[in-house]
Amino acid sequence: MKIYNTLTRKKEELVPIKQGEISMYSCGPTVYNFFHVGNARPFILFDILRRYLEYRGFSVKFVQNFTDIDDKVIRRANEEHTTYDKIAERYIQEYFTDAKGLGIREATIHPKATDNIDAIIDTVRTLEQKGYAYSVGGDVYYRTRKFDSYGKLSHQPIEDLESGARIDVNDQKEDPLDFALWKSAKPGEPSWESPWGQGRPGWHIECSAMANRFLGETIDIHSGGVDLCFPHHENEIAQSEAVTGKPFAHYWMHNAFLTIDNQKMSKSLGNFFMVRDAAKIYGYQPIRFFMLSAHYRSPLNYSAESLEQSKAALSRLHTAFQNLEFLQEHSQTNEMSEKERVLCDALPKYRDRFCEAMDDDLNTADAISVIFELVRDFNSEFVGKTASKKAIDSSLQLLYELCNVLGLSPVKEEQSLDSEIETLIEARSEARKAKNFKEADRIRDELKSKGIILEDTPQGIKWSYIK
RNA sequence: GGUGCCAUAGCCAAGUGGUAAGGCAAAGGUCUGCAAAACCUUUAUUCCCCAGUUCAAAUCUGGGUGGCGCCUCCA
Repeated sequence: MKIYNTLTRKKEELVPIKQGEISMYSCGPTVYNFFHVGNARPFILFDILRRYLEYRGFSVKFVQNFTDIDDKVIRRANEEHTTYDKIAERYIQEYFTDAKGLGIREATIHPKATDNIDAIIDTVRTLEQKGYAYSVGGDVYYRTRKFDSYGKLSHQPIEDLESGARIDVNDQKEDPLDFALWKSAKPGEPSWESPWGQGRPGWHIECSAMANRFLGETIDIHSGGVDLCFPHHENEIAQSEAVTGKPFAHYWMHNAFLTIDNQKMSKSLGNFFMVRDAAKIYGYQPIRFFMLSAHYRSPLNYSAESLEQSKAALSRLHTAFQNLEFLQEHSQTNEMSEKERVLCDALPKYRDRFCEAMDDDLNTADAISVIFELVRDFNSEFVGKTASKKAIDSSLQLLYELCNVLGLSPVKEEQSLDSEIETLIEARSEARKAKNFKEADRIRDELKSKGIILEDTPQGIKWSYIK
């Protein structure tokens, strides 16, 4: 499998540190609010990377942190007259609610910064001992210029960064590029004891400390949105590599932004939609599908039209599942026809093409096209015809398999009918038999008003909920 | 100023040297009592523009034009 590595700016063959195993670290949310659709992009993407790697037989250890202490969390707590940990706990739960809806599996470990203060302090202390950090009045800063390869990820010469750096007049930093590792506590702020007095960790250090604690000194893949490339990931590299003297991560993956009106969706611009709210309009699954419809390194524009298109496309997929499942139930024969045999023999080719797409730096858009070709070919072979159980079984199996890699649910809703509805369906069948189509149509309309769609198929009456 | 990305049909979007995937939308047809779903057909002689390399370019090179991002909290 090849993935694009920001570090080298090339697509590279993925070679794990330990054969058959992959360690992944992804920067998770700062938990002071619901997450928005743009935030969802990396969560969904790296969930798919993880699913695909597992599908290909790797054992994946995936760590995604929660930043549960920082200015925004504290500010939110103050606004609501509560404590930072209550805010964090609430939005961690809300994260899981939305993530579950979007089909994002829980990471192997979801560490919180505040549960790892000891590791963070150890890391800062090591940096200080090695001369990479210095403390000033309870704050500790990273001495950026001491790290020779600073800028290697974002490919910025340090001089250019320097000229762009914000210069704070009252700054106690030795250099504008230096960044905070540890912040002394201001009155009323939550704080932890440290060699430098009461304080709390800076943002960048938590990822270095936790990645090291849970995944070791060098990890396979580190990921996040492109905006984290600089300075966050650059700083992580500086911290981690200064401590261990070893490469921090072999592969760096960055997803492009979600845009809205072709502008970056961001909290600071205020042009964002919460996943929670978007899901109320379109549902969770179409949001996931939408994310997969473009390559992760291309900007993707969020619009009502695009979401509706995704919803419609997904609905085609779901209908295919429903139709096949219905046929599977009603199949009378196990004997494959010649055409079915040809189709079934060709199934591995679809799988190969799917994998080929995914192997090429997670080309989900191409992978989806393989799924839709399958859908078309299955529909054309089976729907409305007499199909053998065996052929449908293997077809459905492949469709489940591929959709599962992408985390697309076949939406097997819990479907059960109450007796009133059953009676109505029965009554309509009677009316049809008697050629009383007026009454049959009336009942069909009545059922429709109750959210049930009836379809007359060669195998009998098929019903489903209105999507 | 430094640095990177993008431009493919009405819309979304793959394809990065060998003759334009897939989805949405639209039109016609098949099936159906009528529907629904499904299937078939049609919808880019052409990939922002101009020049060049090549037997061959949407794909490579050079030059334009337009849009976006990072260099500052941000996925």
